[in-house]
Amino acid sequence: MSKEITIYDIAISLNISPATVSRALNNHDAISSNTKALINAKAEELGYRSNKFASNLRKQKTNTIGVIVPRLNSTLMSTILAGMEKVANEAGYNLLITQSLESFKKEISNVKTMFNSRVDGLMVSVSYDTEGYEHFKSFIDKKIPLIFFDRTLDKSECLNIVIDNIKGGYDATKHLLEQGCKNIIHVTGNLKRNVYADRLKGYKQALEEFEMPFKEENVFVTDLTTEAGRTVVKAIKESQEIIDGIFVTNDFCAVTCMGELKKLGYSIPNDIAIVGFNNDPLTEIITPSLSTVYYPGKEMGEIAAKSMINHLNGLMDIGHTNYIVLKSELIIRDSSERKV
Amino acid sequence: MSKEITIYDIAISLNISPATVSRALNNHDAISSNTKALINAKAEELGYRSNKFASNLRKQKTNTIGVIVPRLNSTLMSTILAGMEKVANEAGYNLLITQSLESFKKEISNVKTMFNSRVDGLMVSVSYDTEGYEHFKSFIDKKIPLIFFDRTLDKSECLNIVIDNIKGGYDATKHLLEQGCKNIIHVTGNLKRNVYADRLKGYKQALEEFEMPFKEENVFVTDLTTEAGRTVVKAIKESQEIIDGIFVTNDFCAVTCMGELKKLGYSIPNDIAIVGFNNDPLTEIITPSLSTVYYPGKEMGEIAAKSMINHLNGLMDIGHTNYIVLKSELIIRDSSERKV
DNA sequence: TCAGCTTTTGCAACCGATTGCATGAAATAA
DNA sequence: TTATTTCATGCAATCGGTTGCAAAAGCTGA
Repeated sequence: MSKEITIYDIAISLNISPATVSRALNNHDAISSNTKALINAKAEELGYRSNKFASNLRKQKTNTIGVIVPRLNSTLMSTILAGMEKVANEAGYNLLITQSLESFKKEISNVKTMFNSRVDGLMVSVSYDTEGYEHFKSFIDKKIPLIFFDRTLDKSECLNIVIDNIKGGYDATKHLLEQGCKNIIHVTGNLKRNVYADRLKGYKQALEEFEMPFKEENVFVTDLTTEAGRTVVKAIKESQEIIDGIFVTNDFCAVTCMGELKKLGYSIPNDIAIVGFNNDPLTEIITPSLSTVYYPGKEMGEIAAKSMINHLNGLMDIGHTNYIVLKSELIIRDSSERKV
Repeated sequence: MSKEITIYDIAISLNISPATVSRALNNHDAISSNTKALINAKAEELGYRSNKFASNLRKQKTNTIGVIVPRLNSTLMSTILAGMEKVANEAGYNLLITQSLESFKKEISNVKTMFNSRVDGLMVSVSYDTEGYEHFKSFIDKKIPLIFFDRTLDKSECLNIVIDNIKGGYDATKHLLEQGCKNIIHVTGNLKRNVYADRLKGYKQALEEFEMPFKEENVFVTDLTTEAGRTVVKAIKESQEIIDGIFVTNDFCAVTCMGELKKLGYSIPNDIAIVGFNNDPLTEIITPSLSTVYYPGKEMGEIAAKSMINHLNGLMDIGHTNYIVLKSELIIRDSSERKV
């Protein structure tokens, strides 16, 4: 390992003090432009790179933002992350990313890691079975900014960045009702999570508005995997009732259902109309194309990161904002639109 | 912000030296277990957290591994990242992730950032139009371990973790030929990249083995987007020749092609058989299900991270290994299998 | 009791950049 | 020419752990 160049090396070779070098490299006002030019040239010549640890240690700031997501490999999450990374990178911040793999326990450990890594701020989408936000106490106590996105926590006093999930559920269900569906099932995830609970609320609202009965047995709480889709379709087949509409809270699972139904000879959308959620790119390329609720993942990531960075730079105080709600809307495609 | 507890606070409150505290917290041999217990209890009591910067500064090590990927939001990449994160996290390492967004320029800037962040090692899958590896010189000069995965660079003397792309292309094409295809087109990406160039080689090999002519105009170099799929299908429709097989080097694009072809009334696999690449989960849920080449993304991520960490811990020297080739194999599904 | 050895602990320098305060130099005003 | 500002730079302490070396403490056997 060749020797690292420090500001001291530059200082010695120019016969000036390290303090001046430090100031020059940080473009400090008090240094004359001549000296700055001289120092910058020397730094370049010697191949100097600043030591972030020394700097962080002294400044008590890391220029790093932590992110905890349930999983990295979901279309929605990776899209959100892509948005965050873009903004953070442009602002000179780094992202430290971990995944909870939907485990509360792992999430707790991730939060600890983030705390010990002294991230300047933390952005979280909570795991499937997270309970309370006791484990974020260390961040709150130290007033380290904390933002929740997508999956948030009920009584959290932090900034939450979400879409209007109630409206999403309402729009999807209303649309199915307008297409003439009389018996709509809803396939969803763990109702502890706001996203799923709210979409269910919207589903109920729409039913109520159309004076349709809400039936407990029409709600399928699943893990939204391929397997879940199969199970649901089996239940549909074996049901006494005729089911003519499905609102699935996740596109991937919706597509699975659709595939299984087609195999069984159901015609879509005429026998059963389907609406998914998220606007995963795959919804457009399958046949029939899947109606879904657009989810602004990239924007969500960008706004979360932007808010965090503005807060860190003192341009904005996220302490005063509780919710930022992004626009999302129903996209009607072939899987649900019944031609007259 | 409440005051941070340091080892000095612990030292003072126990009336011992900071050196002993430091050693105890690091479970150093030279400290008696009594003292260790005492110190650990006190640390817990005071709510001590170690300051990584001070530690990094002194140890000249960051416990952080950098990762540069073309994009975060692709199924394959996010799967690889998920594998990396899992291994790194378990070994106490953090991941600093950035994306080049397929731009060589951004990749160069990302490499610089990683260098300045003093990551202990760097893992890279290069962008679409990366040329040479001049920009990694800083890492090589400083002997900071560098691993390439998936998309690698030709003359790189670093460890490369790949699948056998030639075999993948060969298997896919051979399978189509065995199904009776007489005129197979190949839809691929930028041939500068090993993954695409090698799959093309495999495609050619298979044709040769079956004594079929290789036609330049049957190779479509695209950006593998939805749009590309549409363009290809348009070309098929307008072609003088009858095309009866397609090997697409990416599942997503393959599915697009399939959808477009179905719209035009082609029967799949009988009129045109299709094989994709990567084994994206969506290949299983569409109809017909898409034949594809399995790509061990999670394993690739895990092995890359494992190799890096073993190297960093001195358990292994990646300097001696040039390639690690992971198993991948053709998965035959409905989009290509013609029943007899 | 004491030499000789092992185990435990402490001293103090160090990692590299930052910054409040002081100082010297140059510019301006008197 | 001298007093007063302004501008540019340097001094030295600081951030919080880590670690080579030395010293102290504890233990063994004679």
